[in-house]
Amino acid sequence: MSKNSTTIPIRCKTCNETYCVSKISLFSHLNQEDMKTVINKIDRQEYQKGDFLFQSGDVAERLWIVNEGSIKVFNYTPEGKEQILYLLSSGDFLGDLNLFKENAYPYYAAALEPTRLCTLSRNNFQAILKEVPEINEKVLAYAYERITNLEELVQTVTAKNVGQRIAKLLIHFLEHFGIERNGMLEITFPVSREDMANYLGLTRETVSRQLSLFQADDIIDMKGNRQILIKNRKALEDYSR
Amino acid sequence: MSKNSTTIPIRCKTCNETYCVSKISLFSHLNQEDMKTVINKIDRQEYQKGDFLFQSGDVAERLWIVNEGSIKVFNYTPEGKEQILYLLSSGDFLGDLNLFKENAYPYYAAALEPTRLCTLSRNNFQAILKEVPEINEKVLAYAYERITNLEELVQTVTAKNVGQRIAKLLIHFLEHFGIERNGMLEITFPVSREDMANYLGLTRETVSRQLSLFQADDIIDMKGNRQILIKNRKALEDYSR
DNA sequence: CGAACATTTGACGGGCTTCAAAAGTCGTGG
DNA sequence: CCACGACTTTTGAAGCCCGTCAAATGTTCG
Repeated sequence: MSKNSTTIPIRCKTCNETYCVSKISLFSHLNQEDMKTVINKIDRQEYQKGDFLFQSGDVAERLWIVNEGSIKVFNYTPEGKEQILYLLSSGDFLGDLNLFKENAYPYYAAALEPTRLCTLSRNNFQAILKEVPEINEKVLAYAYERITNLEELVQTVTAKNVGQRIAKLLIHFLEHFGIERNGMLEITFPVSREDMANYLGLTRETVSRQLSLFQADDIIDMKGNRQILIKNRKALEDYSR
Repeated sequence: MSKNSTTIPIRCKTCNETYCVSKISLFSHLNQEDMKTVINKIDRQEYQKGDFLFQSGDVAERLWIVNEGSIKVFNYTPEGKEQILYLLSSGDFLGDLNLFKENAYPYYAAALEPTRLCTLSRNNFQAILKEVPEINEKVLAYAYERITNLEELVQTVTAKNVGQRIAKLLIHFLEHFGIERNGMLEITFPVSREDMANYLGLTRETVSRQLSLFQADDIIDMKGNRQILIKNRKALEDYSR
């Protein structure tokens, strides 16, 4: 849930193609020596779309680092609908705070697409914490960021109109998962209409209708089911206020 | 936002009647010596109902400890309605995480009733942190608790029915501010219908109507405007699911 | 006790959900 | 690479729940 700014080119033995550890801010300031220590303790896991990383009630035993792909963290409402709390993509991590206590996850986590994760066991994470106590500060900074995100989410889901809520969500996606391509902003996040609805406490149909309105107003352009181009960011921002 | 479990009888010079420092978990494990150090650095402030502690955009400069009374932390929606994020009462504190960064508050805080606060300046808080580094762990534990609360809030405000949302809120109040009196559970929190509505993203009228329904069903009993007896907790819990 | 304020209750309208069906998209296997 | 089936999205129509406006009632506190 937190991104790194400086990327250090160290190769990880278990996930050869990419450098999971250097991707996340938690470990970004480590020196070569410490980085290697961490890398040697990492396990690799791979999930297909829909696979669960863990379920609500499972004992928290690992730090999860998203290397490639994306993850949703959610709970079920009494009606059986998902309420998504976090959406994670490459470089985000999960489960760190749960390792400071002996406790169970209060939610589910599942892959949104084929996803590669690097994980650290509780013991290994704590061993690293002991060796490199500065990581504690990073954990706190990350907790602060997560609180800020949740505070924003509360204000998004209580927004009055659907237009407002969805505009806020699109801007959030833009800030976290947006890239520029051909002079256009594109959301590079494989999120379905239903995922959006489950994040905002709405239904697919309502999200679909509102996106159609945005498209009719030339504010966005939908390419297939999982790609959205932002054609008029300012109009979106006006909507969100 | 976090309560203390062990109360140490040390008298604070600035807020004579009560022992603000020993009330909060942040400082609860301090020895007599350290406790005195903290107490000597505390300032006292008093607010009337409606007074602002700070506004959104103000630079965060203090740790706020609620000694007596209660506080709401909120933002304004585009329509000018309050969206409440936190409700604090005696022993809760506020502003600690903001002192780890140089930043501005992203929300407003105001007193819900006549309220006494003990405060620590940024410098004094950091001086204490340096002297008693174990407090860092407490800050992290508190951050974790705050995250959990916000995650719950998201799931409460996205609940489908008003009945569900209000039942969840009442149970939350019961857990945080409830006492038993004459064999009945009583919410000892001076929260108005409008405050409840602003916490749940609803209107006063809707809250009022739902509470009347609960009263008709003998689930609660309203005594005046600011007191609620819970007559049938189980029924409330059934509603909330 | 009285004035200011908060809550309750009613009536109505609008926006979101629900249910249903059609259209579109995606991925797999041939 | 195409075809097919499964799945997702779109669109429509109807209904209900909550918000809004308004007025009456209740509560609080100087």
